Parts: sequence; C-alpha cells; structure tokens
Amino acid sequence: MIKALFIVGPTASGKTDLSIFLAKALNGEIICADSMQIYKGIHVASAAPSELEKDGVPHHLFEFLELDDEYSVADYVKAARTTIKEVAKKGKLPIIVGGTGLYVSSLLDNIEYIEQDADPVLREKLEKKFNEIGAEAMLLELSEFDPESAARLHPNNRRRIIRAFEVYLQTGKSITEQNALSRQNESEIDPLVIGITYKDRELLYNRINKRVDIMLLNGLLNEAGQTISNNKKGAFQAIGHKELYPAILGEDTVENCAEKLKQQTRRYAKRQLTWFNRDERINWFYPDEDNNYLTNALNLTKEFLKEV
RNA sequence: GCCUCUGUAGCUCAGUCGGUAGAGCAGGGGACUGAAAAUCCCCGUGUCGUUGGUUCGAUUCCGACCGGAGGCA
Repeated sequence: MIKALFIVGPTASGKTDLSIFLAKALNGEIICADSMQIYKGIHVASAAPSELEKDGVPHHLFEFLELDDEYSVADYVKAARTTIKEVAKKGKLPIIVGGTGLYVSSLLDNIEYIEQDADPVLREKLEKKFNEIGAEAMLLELSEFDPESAARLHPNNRRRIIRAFEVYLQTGKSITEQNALSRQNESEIDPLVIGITYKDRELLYNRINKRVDIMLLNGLLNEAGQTISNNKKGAFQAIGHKELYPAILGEDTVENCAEKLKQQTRRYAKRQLTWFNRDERINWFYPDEDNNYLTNALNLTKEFLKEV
C-alpha cells in the first residue's frame, strides 16, 4: 500500500498554502487534482501556484496541457496514479491537492476507466437525434438497454443522456454495467484525506471576492483577452475568463463582469462543498475557528504516517 | 411648516375590491463515472414601518407617529 495525503476543499479555502506547508514539513511532492490548473495559459484564473509559492517543492501535473487539448477524468486518473507511484518510489509523500471532486473521488474510490477513444462523429449523431426526437423519446429508447439510467436521468440532463448512449453504442455494455465494473478492485493507495473549509460560509465568500479582486490586479483581464479568440475545448469553461468577455467586447463594464465572476465562483464553491460533504473519509479543518489548523493538520498526518 | 407619493422576503418590486401574501434576482439544499470551474434537479413565513381605531376579522380602510422621495412656501 502506498500512503498518500489528499487535500480537498472549495476554491479559495487555502489548499495551496496548506499543501506546501505540509510538503515541506514531511518531504512531500504535490500532485494536482484540479481540472483547470492542469492547463497552461490560464495561470491567473486557475490560481495555479507560482514558482515563488511552490517554494522549491516539486509539483506534478500542473499547467502541462494546451487549452484545446482533449482531456478527461480517465486520462487524469491514469496520469495521477502513475505519478503517485513514482513519488512514493522515491520515498517521498505524495500529496494530491485539488478541488475537482470527480478527480479526487476517482482516485480515492479506485475507479477504473476502460480504454475508450472519444468519438466525435457518434456524439454529433446523438446530438442531432436528441434534437429531432426529444428527451422523452431518448429516455424511452435508453430504457430498452439501460432502464436504471433511464429512470435516474432527468430529461433536461441532455449531456448525461447522450453519454449513456455513447457508452452503450461504443462498448456494448450499458453505463450502469460499466460503472459497476469500474469498482471491482481494491485501491493500492492508503489515503489520509484532509478537507479545508470555513464554518462561516460568509468568510469563505469574502475570501473568494477578495481573490477575484487580486486576480484582476494580477492581469486577469489581459489573460482573458488572450483566450477570447482562440478558446476552444478544454479550458474554455474555466471560471474567470468567460465572465470577463463582455467587458473585453465592450458589452458590459468590468465592474459588472467582476461581480458576475465572483458570483459564479461562489456558486462553484457551493457545488464543491456539496460534493465533498458526503465523503466521510474527509477530516475537516476550519481555519476560522482553529488558529493552529496548520499544525493540527501536520500532527494528524504524522500520526497517519506512523501507522503500519 | 404645508401638500403629494412611499414604507411588503437579503435586494428590486407585485398583490390582497378587508379573510395574514408572490415574482425576479440574491441565497440555500441536492445529484454527479470519459466536457466536471462542466451538466442537471429541488427550495419563497416574511413582526406586509410602528401604534391606535373601525370590523367577527386589517398587511389591505381611517388617524397619529417614525423613516424615505418629491413639490410648495
């Protein structure tokens, strides 16, 4: 078993600071679990750690993809597992840090994604079919080969309905079957999961608002200006650029866009909390009522590393 | 000082010909297996400014007071 530390939490909660503190104290190396910090070109928006912040601690899987690279959880999980093993082999502590619940949970639950190439032609065909026959008819057809998914999926959740078709048509197995198969094997990783957030939601939101202001001072507008024309797949959905496009195009004021951006970030933080709240493996720390949370997190990790 | 308008959910406002009220936004809750910072679902009780009066019953009508906006002196 490989011992690994996971640090999760909503955006702007202080994951980066905690991870670097613990990495330095425990001879660790940091592995990204953030679906946006893996991309190049959105450094300000994604709040990926700068060289100065990294403070000499080795970081993996940060800012290595082009903005239009195709990338999925499956690719991430594969790369992260490899990296975790490599770090452990060196005798260092792997510290997985990030706010993308799907990425983190996939590692923790040892989800095994099968090899499957994206099929844009098929997806387009399914999109077209959806438009023609409508959601209800799609669900009816889905129920013929995957009644569970058909019952589970809401008609408005177009993306997931199409995905359910894709999986079946490409693999011959329903997504329900595939999901069961993906949970067959025990993980090689023995995790300690540290969560960081604030008891007072208001405080977290203040931190988010402040961070957006700092991003603007750090040139977020410029950065967004560089992606506005050539922003294709991948990172196009990052919060931070798309909200500013109206200001760049002169359709709205920077102030209004900044407000919108803060709001989107707050909502995102709430979604992250919803995801992480159900995971009982997480040991939560609350900086707003624990002045020594850094030390306490360090002590908890030391205890964990001592266990055999 | 006088006159007019106004005070309803965190905000902007509807509304009740008298039977204790509802939209948008904000916000809250939830789901999540190949786009996940994505995608999707659910959620509106609030001293109807305060206080008297009329009434079986007032947020609704009347008076006074307090706050806000405008007008006249």
